[in-house]
Amino acid sequence: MKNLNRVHLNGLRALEAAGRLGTLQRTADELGVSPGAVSQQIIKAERQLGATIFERTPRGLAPTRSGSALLARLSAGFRELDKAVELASGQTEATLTISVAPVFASKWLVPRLARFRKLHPDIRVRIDASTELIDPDRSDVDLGIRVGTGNWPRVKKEFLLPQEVFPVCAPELALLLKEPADLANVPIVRDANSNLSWDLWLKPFGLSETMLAAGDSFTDAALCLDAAITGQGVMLAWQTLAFDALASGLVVAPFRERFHSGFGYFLITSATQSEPRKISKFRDWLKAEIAASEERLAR
Amino acid sequence: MKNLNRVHLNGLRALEAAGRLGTLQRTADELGVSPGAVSQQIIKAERQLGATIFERTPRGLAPTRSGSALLARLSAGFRELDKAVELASGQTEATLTISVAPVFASKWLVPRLARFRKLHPDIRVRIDASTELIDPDRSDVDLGIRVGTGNWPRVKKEFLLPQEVFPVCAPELALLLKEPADLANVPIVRDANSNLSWDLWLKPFGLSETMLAAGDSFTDAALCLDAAITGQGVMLAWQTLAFDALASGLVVAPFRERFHSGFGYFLITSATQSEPRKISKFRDWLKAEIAASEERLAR
DNA sequence: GTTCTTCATATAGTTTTTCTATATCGTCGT
DNA sequence: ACGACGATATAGAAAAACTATATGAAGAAC
Repeated sequence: MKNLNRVHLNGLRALEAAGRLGTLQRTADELGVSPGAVSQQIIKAERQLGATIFERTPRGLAPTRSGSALLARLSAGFRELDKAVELASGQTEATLTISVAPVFASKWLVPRLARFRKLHPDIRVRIDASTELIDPDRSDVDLGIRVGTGNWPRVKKEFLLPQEVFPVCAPELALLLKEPADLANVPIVRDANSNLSWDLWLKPFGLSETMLAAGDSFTDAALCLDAAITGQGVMLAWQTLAFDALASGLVVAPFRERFHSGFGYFLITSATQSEPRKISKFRDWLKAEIAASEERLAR
Repeated sequence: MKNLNRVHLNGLRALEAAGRLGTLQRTADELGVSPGAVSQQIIKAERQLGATIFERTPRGLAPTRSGSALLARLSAGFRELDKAVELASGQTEATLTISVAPVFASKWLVPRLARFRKLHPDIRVRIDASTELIDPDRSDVDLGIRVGTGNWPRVKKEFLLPQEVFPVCAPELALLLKEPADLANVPIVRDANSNLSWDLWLKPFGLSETMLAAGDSFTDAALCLDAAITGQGVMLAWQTLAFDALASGLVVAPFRERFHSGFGYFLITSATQSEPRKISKFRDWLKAEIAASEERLAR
């Protein structure tokens, strides 16, 4: 691209526009400057190119024979750039990029997105499923939903709901569970990567994780849930993970008690950038969905 | 193209180069500025776009997901511009555009151009055949060859040869012409648009145009010559027009006397622009060809 | 033919942008 | 821990671009 170093880009743009529009006045209008400025740009660009691109007629600028070839190519190039800018800025306005953990995305968010889409057809949602904590100031992500203690620097945090844990299992298995101590007699499926402990839920009943039987172990909470659904054991679940499975009866919660895991769901946005409409709309919708979920779960 | 008004072009170029090269240092090298300048350009462009194009990693700049789409388009656009500039300046270096009168072009210049081409294969010649006087500063014409008194403002003029007139006709007709007065007894073909008068040639012999017979008239000197070749009459010709026809024996000059028409051939170039190599090469060749023609004609 | 309008351009001064140079901070590899 | 590399902030300097005005040239209108 070294050829471009010899000619100033604004000059090329002036050439292109003047070739298309024919007079300095119209060119100046399109570029948003005075005609004199355009004249200077064109003259300078012609000098840098070492070629005369326009003949000056009493009615404006007429491309020379060899100038026409240049102008055609310049037009093609600038059209491409224009389209690039249009798409890029149009996209940032209309596309909401959300960073969420894969499990939350697949088990809770994605199944509900269709409703958001219906509510705001002009906003395109792009889900960036990853476990890394992202900085909305240093990526193209508009907002994140993360589980944790809320101890993240340099971002704006908004508490959504406390994570509460409770056992779930297939309905057949639930028949064996009259009281918490019965958990010792059924298989347990575990998420090997989870930082949640059964003690969180057992302690209030005076029980401990050591009494539980061994069982299958998975590297992902979603896989655990699938195992629980097929009756392979009881899992320690939480609201957003289990809600849809509970609602459709694939699993049941044999005990009503839910206990705080110590973590919470937070909405993460930029601490510095002003908030566009698409973000506030999503926040509103998200809170309403959470409230609706919680309400149904509490019944 | 109004989208381009919202983003400064140098910023887009910085984005494109950084996306391709990965670090500020390399980008700065390509653009010929300091890394700090590039950093500012990129940040500014991102703000104008309202989008984050790069994630800053410890190893440089990595395009975001949505940034990649933009960068791909920007690259395409700038490649096009780069090619445009390359071709335009390459062309001006390698293409010599010459403005000449159609008659001179067809009867003298074009038949000799093959030799110039052989001498300088790297220089492409483009002939712009027109009768209008061209200003090399206001068109893409590099040089002109014009007949006149040399009284043209704002251009550099270089005398090539005096225009000298003399009668030519088909060999059969020449048998009837022993002395100038015999011209009264043969048909005369005239160029209706010419500003040359038979008196120019007749006066020195004490003769006058009134004694000449009427004959066919044409709107173009080349057509007159064709008529003379086919024996339709005698025409008042000049060196560059008749040379090739004389050399091949299609016409003859029944009298050796040649008289100055008062006009001359001039090489016209820009008075202000510095002269590129292609022009000086053409001048050298042109003078040599003229000398060779004159020498053969004098024999 | 004269006047008017429509163009482009020259010039000078101002405003704006861009650039450099330096310092700082973060991350990685040794 | 230390050095290397990379991005950014900042302030001052340099360069570029812009405005406003005047000028000249060429058609168009009366």
